[in-house]
Amino acid sequence: MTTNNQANSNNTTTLFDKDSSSSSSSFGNENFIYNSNQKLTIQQQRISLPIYQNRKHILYLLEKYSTLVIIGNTGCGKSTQIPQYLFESGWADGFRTVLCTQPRRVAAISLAERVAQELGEQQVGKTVGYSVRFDEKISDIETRIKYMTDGMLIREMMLDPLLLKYSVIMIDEAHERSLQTDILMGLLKKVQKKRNSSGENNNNNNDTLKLIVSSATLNAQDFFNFFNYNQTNDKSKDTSTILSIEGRTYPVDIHYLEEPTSNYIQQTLQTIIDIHLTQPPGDILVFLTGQEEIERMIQTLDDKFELQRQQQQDNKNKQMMKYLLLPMYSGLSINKQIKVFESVGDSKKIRKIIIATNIAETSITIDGVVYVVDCGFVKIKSYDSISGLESLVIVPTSKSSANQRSGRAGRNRAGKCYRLYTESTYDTLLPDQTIPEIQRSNLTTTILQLKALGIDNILNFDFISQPPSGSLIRGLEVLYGLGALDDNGRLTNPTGMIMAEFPTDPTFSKMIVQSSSTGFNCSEECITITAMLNIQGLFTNQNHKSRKHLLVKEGDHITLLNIFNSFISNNPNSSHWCHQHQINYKAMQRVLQVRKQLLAYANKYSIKVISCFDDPNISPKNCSSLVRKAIVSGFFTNAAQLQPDGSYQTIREKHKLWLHPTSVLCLSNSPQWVIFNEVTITTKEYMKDVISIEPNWLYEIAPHYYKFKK
DNA sequence: GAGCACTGC
Repeated sequence: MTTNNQANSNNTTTLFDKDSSSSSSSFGNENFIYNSNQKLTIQQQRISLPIYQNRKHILYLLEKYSTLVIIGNTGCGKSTQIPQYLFESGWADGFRTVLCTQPRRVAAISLAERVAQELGEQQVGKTVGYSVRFDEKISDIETRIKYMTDGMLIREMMLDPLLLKYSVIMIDEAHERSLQTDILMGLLKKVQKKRNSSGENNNNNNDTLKLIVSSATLNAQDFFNFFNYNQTNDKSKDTSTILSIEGRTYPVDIHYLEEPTSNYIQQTLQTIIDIHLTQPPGDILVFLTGQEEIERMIQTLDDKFELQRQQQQDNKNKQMMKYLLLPMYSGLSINKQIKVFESVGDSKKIRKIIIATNIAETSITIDGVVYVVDCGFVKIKSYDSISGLESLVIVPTSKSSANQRSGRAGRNRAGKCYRLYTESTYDTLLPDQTIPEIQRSNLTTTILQLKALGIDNILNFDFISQPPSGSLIRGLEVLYGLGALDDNGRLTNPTGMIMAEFPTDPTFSKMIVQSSSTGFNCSEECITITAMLNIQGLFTNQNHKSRKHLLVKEGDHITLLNIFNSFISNNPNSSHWCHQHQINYKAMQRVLQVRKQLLAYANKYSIKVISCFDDPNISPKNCSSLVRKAIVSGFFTNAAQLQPDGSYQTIREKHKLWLHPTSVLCLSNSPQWVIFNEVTITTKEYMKDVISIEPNWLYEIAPHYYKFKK
């Protein structure tokens, strides 16, 4: 292995680190957070942060420039301190508010809690507040510093397009380039141009909007360019600038392979064993791409180490250090996730080996890690606008991602990172950045939101990274098919406008809107089905044996409806029934929450909530047909016909698909015609959540989409 | 008979 030394991005203080505090909040356990400064007062801690040296400079640059791009490492304190500096220096005077956006809910909540504490307030929701889905702690009069998810701010713009109550908006974690953050940057650029030009005209500085964009080193220039409106070569007319904040860092030694490997799993296995047998104490964090890889790796390691231990049993001088193998991925139950944060006693005697997905790259931070093993690959979403299908693919990581991973070594002391590829691969083959999400996503929802915000010409919108035109065109076509856009591409009233505000994909919102009308009469059922399909991890066992009496032959949607109704009639406050039927009780609680929100939206837009099952004049069989017809009205693009070989073919694109083995439709004869909720591509292309339909429903309900076939 | 990176409203 070759070695070079690279300064890493960490510092001694984790108390102010957003990532650490977010994990404390999400797991409700403060004890596992390491705080080397806990003897200092809050003021002393604030002053000891690296960013404090830049306080005056930040405030000066924000007076001079409209947009400030800040490069700051994890833990430098930017997310907690900058909003406070702005507050202290008058940016929140005169009923104005300083806003900081986050890509994730837990981060927004825990940052607000931390800053409220730093301001000496007993609770969040006074001077400092937050707003995320399902939860808001804001005082309309008192709140001056606000944390919010990107998605919530986009939503707020539908009510207040110029966001006049905000004087400064800090877009945090912009380097992650999430779909919502990218859209937000495009929208805020528009708002800033509008507010700042009218500010000049009226000579009223209170109307101007200042932006702070938090970035990693590698893409700061992109953000600078995007927000620099200076058309001349005169640098003094720039409207944006970049400031880099030095963090206190520990060095991380980067080790590369000398020869490329053809099997990164095997290489990962060997590297972990080598570290454990030859390196001094310190936890190991390993990055792999998915659940299955992780579970298999843990099994194999356990077997190998056990073998090693038996061989060494007789030799008292050569005994292997103890170890604890821990998986970490989002599908894991919270109880199992917590284990990676728990103390194992003396870290010199027992080594934690954590095998994780990308969740450990951004969403959670584990202290005590000294060694990082980076397999060099990542599983990401990919979108094919021709078939309209999203899938997950394994691709090489980017430089930016590799640096983030290595930065996870030695948060508390110097560390080592083992990259399982060669240095020349890093230099010449890895892209600087992961492709922004907006360029590999289905954009139907995004387009609908932009239309609702008055962006008529989507193709000309100022995206920081232009999405593929195929994705935009496909999205527009689907929205037209759903009746959300008219012949001129304008939002329809009221259908399109309601759909844009519903917190679901347009396919679901269309189904709900349609289901309340005469001839369907099943909006209650459709809202329940939407809530059930929007929650992950519903079943603790994919095998339906324990739920046999709840299955419905028309398909998965109706089965889900049946499960929900049985859950309600068997005391929704007791987990016993769920346990008995191998249903995740916590997931059902989330279903109730989503369902409640959907019912509130239905109420807001005067969508009648009616149930066909409550109507004595409609038989249960006809009821099932009504619900399935309502589903067709939202999901008609996802229609497929049975083929002689047992596969299915989508009707327009002729795409070959298979019934997923977990579908209840696999338990009986395959129906001729089906509608599916989604496709997952693994060993084959599978349809998940599928119902049987009558083909004439397609012509009846979506004639504009299927007219050519008749 | 297969097996779900991570978020968000």
